[in-house]
Amino acid sequence: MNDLAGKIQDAELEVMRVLWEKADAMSLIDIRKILSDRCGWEDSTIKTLLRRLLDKGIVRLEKRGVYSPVVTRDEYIQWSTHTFINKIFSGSAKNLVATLVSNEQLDEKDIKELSAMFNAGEKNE
Amino acid sequence: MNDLAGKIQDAELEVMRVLWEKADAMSLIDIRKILSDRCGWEDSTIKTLLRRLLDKGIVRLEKRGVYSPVVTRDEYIQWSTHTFINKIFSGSAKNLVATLVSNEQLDEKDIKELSAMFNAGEKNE
DNA sequence: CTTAAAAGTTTACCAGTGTAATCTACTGAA
DNA sequence: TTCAGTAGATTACACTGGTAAACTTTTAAG
Repeated sequence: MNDLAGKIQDAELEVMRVLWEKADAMSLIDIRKILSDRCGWEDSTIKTLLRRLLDKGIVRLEKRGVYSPVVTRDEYIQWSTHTFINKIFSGSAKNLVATLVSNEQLDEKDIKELSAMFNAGEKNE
Repeated sequence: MNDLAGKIQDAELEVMRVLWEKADAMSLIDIRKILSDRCGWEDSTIKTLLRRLLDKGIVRLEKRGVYSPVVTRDEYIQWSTHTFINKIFSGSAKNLVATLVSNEQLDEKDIKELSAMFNAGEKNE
């Protein structure tokens, strides 16, 4: 799924979040329950969104009334991060992080923890 | 410009890139030259995009035929980074960076350099 | 077997976007 | 003063996305 089969739209993403929260396949009933509550959407809206996700191959119909994600949350995160960095930082993840640091979107505590990660990673060099 | 006055669209962003590349205000002539070359757009397309940017308050008409950005590149980068992190990482910049590290979107060299930044920042704690 | 409820399908409608043609208004040069 | 060439404004048109109604098919319960 290189272009994520045409991108997950904002409203569709809301549906995916629900599916991703559950490890298993989910019934329309449960999906509806959560989404009508969380987003105030009508039944038909939810069905439309699921249909679009099916069409894009992002979701699969396990059996009548039961859906499960084809694209995993991790895949999506990775893809969207990649896309974002390309668009805004010309593909340089480093520049992104440097920007975060100078804009203080990472606090002292974050930096400590990340430093630890970095140093851990550095050992196999 | 909290919501960046209704968001800069992809095609519009291409126009902004041109304006941002130059410190000064730019003439339509120069904008057109670059964009028709870079994107293969017709004259009218470029004028439409500039109009939309004007309407959104993202660009200003300095005088007849001369445009300059109202939103700076840095503002845009900051805003879009913020928006992205909210959408995908529930607002946690740290999680973003952690993901970059585990997905190896940062290489050893990047990490070294960033570590240095981090350590430099850590002194005033 | 019949039927109501749930699921799936078709159609709709508006705003926004990518892309552009055309028409109108200025303005500087002759 | 007039006119050609820019610049700006209006209109267009197809496609997508957010939101949903209405219609059709399937299925489980009685």
